[in-house]
Amino acid sequence: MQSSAAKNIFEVRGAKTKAAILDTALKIASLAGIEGLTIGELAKAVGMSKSGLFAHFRGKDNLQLSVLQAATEQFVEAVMKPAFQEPRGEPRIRALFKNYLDHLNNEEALPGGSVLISASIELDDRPGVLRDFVKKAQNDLIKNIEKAAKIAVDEGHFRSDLDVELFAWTMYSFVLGYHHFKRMLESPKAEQHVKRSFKGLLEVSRAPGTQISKSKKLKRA
Amino acid sequence: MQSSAAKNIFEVRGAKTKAAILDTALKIASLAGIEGLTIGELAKAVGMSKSGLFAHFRGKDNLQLSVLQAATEQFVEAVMKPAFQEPRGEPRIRALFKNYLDHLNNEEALPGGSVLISASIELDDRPGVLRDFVKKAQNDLIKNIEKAAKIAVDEGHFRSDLDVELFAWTMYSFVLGYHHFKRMLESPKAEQHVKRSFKGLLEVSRAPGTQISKSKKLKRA
DNA sequence: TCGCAAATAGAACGACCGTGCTATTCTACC
DNA sequence: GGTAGAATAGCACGGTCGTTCTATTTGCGA
Repeated sequence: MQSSAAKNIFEVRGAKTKAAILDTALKIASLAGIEGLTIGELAKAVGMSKSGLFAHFRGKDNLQLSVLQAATEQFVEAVMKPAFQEPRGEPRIRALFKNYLDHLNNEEALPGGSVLISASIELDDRPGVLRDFVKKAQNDLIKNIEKAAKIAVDEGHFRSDLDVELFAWTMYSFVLGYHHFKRMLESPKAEQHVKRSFKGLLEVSRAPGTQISKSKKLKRA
Repeated sequence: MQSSAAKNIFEVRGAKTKAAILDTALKIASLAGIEGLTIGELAKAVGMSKSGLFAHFRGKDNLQLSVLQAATEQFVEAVMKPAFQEPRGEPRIRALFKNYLDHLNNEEALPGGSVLISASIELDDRPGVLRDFVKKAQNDLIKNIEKAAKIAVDEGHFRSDLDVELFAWTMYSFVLGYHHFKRMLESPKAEQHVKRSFKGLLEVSRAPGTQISKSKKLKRA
């Protein structure tokens, strides 16, 4: 047990700097992309030597993979987990959407936009471990949206004949559109557009005669 | 005049190889991204020396800009021009959408997806001439969609209170969603989703009591 | 046919890339 | 306090990047 404890202490020392490295790496990758992230630049940014930093990972592939894992974890913590603690049905869908937007608006954590979105475009023609990871992460996200939509159907909030796959696809397309319009086109109306579109999506998805107000008043009514 | 003709002949010789270079460069950029395009790789692909190829452009920036210009021109020729030869109103909107999808499905010209879409994500945090160009190209596209939607309103096809900006945003988001789902997620349902969503967008945009059938039968009815 | 200018090639440059090897520093335990 | 082992640094390597300079080849017009 003591040796195990000792080992943990060692691990803590390493893991701490490793976490700091990944934190900086996430921001750089957000700006420069996962392929634009270089070891030299990262080392300079965290104040280490290239070789010292390199030793934490067994190669660049591994560094990139770690960054993608960190980005996914960050996303799950900020968007998925809190949403799935909301009440089942439309409230949860709403939370999912709101958290996603807030996450994309978090300029401190993501100064250059979502690492996962840009990575999925950078990697879409480069087979390998990185691509596989991003693909799985995105698929998981979609599946979770579908799951939440299915629950909303079961709860009677959404139409029983709703195509949950189409719902998830549409919702994700709106998120992509927002990300794109905000970041590249710098359109000030991006947020207004995405919110109105999402509201419309909710309306056409609801079961007839059902409406769950934003302030959730109807829940107790 | 003769000297001018002679000059043109010289220009033709250079322009011919330059066009061949850009053709190959477009395909590479489609796969590797506009930042992933390197002069050495491109030179090897077209069978030239690095320096010989380099001489056609005054620097890498200029090469990249030329590639983006070529991509834009390709897009305008394949999507915009033919669509704006269609009848005003909903038929033109439909053509715009169809041409866009066909363009994205053109694996021969775009083996790795749209250069402009991936470039707009690669460049969204790198100020400069390249970013400015892509931003303008994207803005022009959006404005043209808005213009076409406005015409459809004037023609009485679309609701008079339609928010044409929101329409263009939604339509473009669907295109992004399709591109994303098809390329990264390799979802076989991507095309079905985008077509159904677009159909739904048309339905909520139409003037009450109006329907323009896909086969355009109603146009003469 | 010759000459001139455009087009292309060759070689070299400095910079940065990822990576390995070998010290050196640090730190928790005996 | 000494020591083992983890963490970090220093340095050098081969390779590729964009770029420049200097030949060489090419092809049209006089």
